[in-house]
Amino acid sequence: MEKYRLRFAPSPTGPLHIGGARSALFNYLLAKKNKGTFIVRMEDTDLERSSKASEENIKNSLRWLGMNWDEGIDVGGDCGPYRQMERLDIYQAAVDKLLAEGKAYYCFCSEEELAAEKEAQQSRGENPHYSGKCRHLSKERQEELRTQGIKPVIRFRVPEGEEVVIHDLVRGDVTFETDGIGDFIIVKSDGIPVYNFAVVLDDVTMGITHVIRGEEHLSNTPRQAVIYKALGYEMPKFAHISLILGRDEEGNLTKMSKRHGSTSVIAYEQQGFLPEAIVNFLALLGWAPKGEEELFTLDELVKQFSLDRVSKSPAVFDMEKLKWINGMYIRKASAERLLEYGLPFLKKAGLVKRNPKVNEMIWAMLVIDALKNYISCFAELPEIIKKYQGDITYDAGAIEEFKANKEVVVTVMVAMKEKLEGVKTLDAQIYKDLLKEIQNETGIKGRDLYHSLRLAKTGEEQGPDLDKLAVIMGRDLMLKRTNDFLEFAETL
RNA sequence: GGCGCGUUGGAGAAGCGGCUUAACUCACCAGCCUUUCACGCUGGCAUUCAGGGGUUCGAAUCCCCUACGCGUCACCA
Repeated sequence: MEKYRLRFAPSPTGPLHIGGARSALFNYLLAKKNKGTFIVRMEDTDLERSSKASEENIKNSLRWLGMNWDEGIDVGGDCGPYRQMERLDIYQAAVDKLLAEGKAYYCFCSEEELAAEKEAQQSRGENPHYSGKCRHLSKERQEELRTQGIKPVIRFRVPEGEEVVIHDLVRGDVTFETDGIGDFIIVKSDGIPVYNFAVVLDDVTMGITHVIRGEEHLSNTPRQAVIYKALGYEMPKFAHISLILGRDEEGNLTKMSKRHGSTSVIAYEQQGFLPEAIVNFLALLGWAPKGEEELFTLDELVKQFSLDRVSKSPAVFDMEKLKWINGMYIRKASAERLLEYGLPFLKKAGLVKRNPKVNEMIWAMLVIDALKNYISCFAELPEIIKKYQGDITYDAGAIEEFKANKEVVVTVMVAMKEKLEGVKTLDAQIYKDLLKEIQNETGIKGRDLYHSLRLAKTGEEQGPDLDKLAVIMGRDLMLKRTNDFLEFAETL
């Protein structure tokens, strides 16, 4: 059986974004599913935009998501180095070969010339591509131009009149005409190879068997295919996964970008999303599970994943769904983990001190436990807590209910006032006991008791259990609200 | 403009020629559960698959055309 080798090859020009993370995930899943190798390398040939910080960010995000790689950057392996800028000699050898065989040539055209050429072609209604002007420059002429200080680029000589068929694992056979592709640049004037060329050498020398990447690369594939052919290498299997779209304010769907909200993995981390939720959500972007279950851990995804359930049509980034998934994972998480993820948000909001004492930690734990069913990410925590600690307002619906049930509500609240005045502090157990007493003394129970209390104390129809809320609000605020309500009830 | 890809409900999305009177999930609505609500559970929610033609006994599924959307045509990846 063929040994699967897949890779994720980002360029370190910014933080890992959602689309990249999804590509990484699909490669990871297919590799793991087939007991293969998952490799991470860096495509850092764009000197202008590449940065060490970006590389670190990408690696951190991948690790945070749980996608650890078997080979590549930082971890090493037999096919290193794993940064393109450290592999220049590999590319050089291939360039020399192509040059020697006449499959590539130096081009001295200036930017201005090229732009003029392109414009002329467009005005004639032609498909703009390089004319091949420098294809047959003599050695002498080349030398002459060189001495003039012109630094040439190297172009690949694209064979004419050929058909390139890409056997794409998700899209089927896709055919391109080589005549639609101009002689493209494989080495820039500074001597650094360009992506389309370097990627081929990397995939070949690293023994990559499958390439899963975004659809935006589909039209690049024929370029790479002709290079594979010219060099006499076999192509890996390609799978182009659909774009991720976002909906803008007008409701139009376009490629996911900043205007649709956060696009980087770290932004979601900072908003208090759980890594397993992100992974789960990402997997659902363009891939569909077989059964009705949609919640999967990374390991479960490895078992479930298969390319034939990857969709051709674009995936839409549905924030509501992400929130739902995250909420589900928050509800499942252990108290320790909830505290670990939630505490930083409480600290940032000043709800808990920088170096909390034990009782503050307990408070935080209880608060998070009380609210975990009502949040979709941890960033929502402080807001909700402040809402319960702040001023209360009753909406029209609540007031209607009070009027309809005035006697019951007031009876309950009068009893509550007495009970609260009788205690110094409040916790869930004390609150429950108070409630029990009120129930016994007034004979009011069930919805009449619970619902009117909730409505009077929070102004809400639904929400966390009041005994848990007691911890957030505390005895004094509970009492104040009770008094306020009683005063307010007079006006009804 | 050339080339390439796509188009299924309020939303995401299955479906690959008959088993589809179109799964599943989110949202919404109703009921059950819980001494309240949420969670969970049960049920409801597209006679229809962008539009038009064709192939076939039979099409969301195959072919053609039209429309719309998106991607790509860089000394960026």
